[in-house]
Amino acid sequence: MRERFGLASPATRSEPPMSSPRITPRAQDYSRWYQDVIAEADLVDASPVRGCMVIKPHGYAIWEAIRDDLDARFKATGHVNAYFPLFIPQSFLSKEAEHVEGFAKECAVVTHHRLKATPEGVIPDPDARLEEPLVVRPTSETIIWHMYGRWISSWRDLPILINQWANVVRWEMRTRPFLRTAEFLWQEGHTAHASSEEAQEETRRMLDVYRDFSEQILALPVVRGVKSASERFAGAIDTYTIEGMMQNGWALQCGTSHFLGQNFAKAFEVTFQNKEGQLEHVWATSWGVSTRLVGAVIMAHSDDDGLVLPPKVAPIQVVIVPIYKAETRQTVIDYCERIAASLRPGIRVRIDDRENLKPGAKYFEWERKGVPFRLEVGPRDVEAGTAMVKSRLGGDKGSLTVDEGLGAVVQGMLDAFQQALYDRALAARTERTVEVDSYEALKARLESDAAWFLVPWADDAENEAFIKTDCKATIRCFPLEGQEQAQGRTCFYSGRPATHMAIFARAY
RNA sequence: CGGGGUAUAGCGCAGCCUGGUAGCGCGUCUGCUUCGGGAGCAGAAGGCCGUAGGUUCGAAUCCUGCUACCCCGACCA
Repeated sequence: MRERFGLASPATRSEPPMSSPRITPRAQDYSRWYQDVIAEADLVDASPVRGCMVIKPHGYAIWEAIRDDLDARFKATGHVNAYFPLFIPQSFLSKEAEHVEGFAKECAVVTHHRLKATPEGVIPDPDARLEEPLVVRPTSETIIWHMYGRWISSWRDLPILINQWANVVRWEMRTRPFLRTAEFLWQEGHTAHASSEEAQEETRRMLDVYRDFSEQILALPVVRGVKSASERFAGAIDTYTIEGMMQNGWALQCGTSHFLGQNFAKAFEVTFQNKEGQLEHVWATSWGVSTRLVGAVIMAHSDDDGLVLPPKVAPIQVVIVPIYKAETRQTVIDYCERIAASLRPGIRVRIDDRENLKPGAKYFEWERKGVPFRLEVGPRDVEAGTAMVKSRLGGDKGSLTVDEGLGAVVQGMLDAFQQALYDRALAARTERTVEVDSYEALKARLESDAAWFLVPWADDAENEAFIKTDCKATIRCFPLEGQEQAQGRTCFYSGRPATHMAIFARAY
């Protein structure tokens, strides 16, 4: 029986490939590869509740690295953290028409506040039904704008630049670890402004924060763009996105930033008195990234031997594996401790001194877990003042001199590793981003090999919907850069004058 | 919600057709020997065979109901 998420150990599957008997090769079955990589790296475990996942320490540490870096970026751009409640009065969800439409189908609802013991086990106590049911937040716009209504009365109260780190629940039909789960962790920024211009500026600013973060920290090149009407956030005027390409050529929405106009201010009657003394509705933005980013990192960089992590989010950047016999053990371990001490605190290093595993087994384990560099240290190294080093990206083992310069050398290697991942991902994306001049050409290419299609497009929701049904490709975005190329061209699908340059792709 | 499948040890599976003491691999535990690329030997622990009923002297095995999960389709950060 395959467990939820298919995370059962694949160790004893038939037809073991040569490289790693535990991980299905990408070329054979990409989706299974993804699940195998996660299982072998020990990132998550199945939950007894369908569609939820337990994030284990090695997986959670990746999220913590993401969170800590982003949090610093939010603070640096003037934002502060706050926390709003998990439960939202049911009536709040119905205040903004499009918002209701977008989320109603996937909300978990709390109806009772007490259990009652019966012979068959506990049941919700019929006498403890809530006056008004509570919705478990699928996102927090409604409760936040309810509160902002109480906090805002004057232009002097603006802007409000609040972010919150929280969990949200969306009762999805189909789930995949990290990429789509019923409950996930994220941050949601919610800002309130005195003018449309200022709010739009904020929307774009945070999109750029995400772009820079993604490229610098996740080593993942992304395209910034605007969503088409059908892919827009429910309740937004404009939804901006950063889209990343995964190794199978599919797109993954990695972050979104919404210009909400005055929609929520009107729904929750949030007004302020401007400098001229007139009453005006407040302008809003919201923006978020989630634990999906962990999935993005996994899919973008890992290989058939398991997880590959950018050093900046790797829970362990360097693992030291001591090699010894009984009589040399203490000497070798002491030497390893000295090396580790010289790398800390700038570098996240761990000594694997478990005695029940041979060095080779440790090598394979840390490779599966995505540690960028491994140092192998045996008696000969102690003698020579050296350490063998092996990169997770492959290549021969090298020898490092253990002296006061070691920290700088290793840091340089980590930086180069980070850059190499980015370069590799960018090259792959460039190679698989193609321009086609007809819908037939798009379909033909999709059947052989997924890619991103940059095409001139005459905006039309019906045509967009047909294409989605017909070949599963959707408009990922209208890229911010290069829109002028649409001028004077005709739509690749309808032949009408193009209104946008669009990127079509299959997406998660 | 429609179609197809599965349910036996922590995990992966065999046993079921042809009813008769529940097995294998991995993992786990103990001990000894190992240790520069996935260790070897010896011993051990661990299962109401998803659940409720039926047939039978006897059910993991045959029959019926239920439940859960997986895959394929309709929704989505």
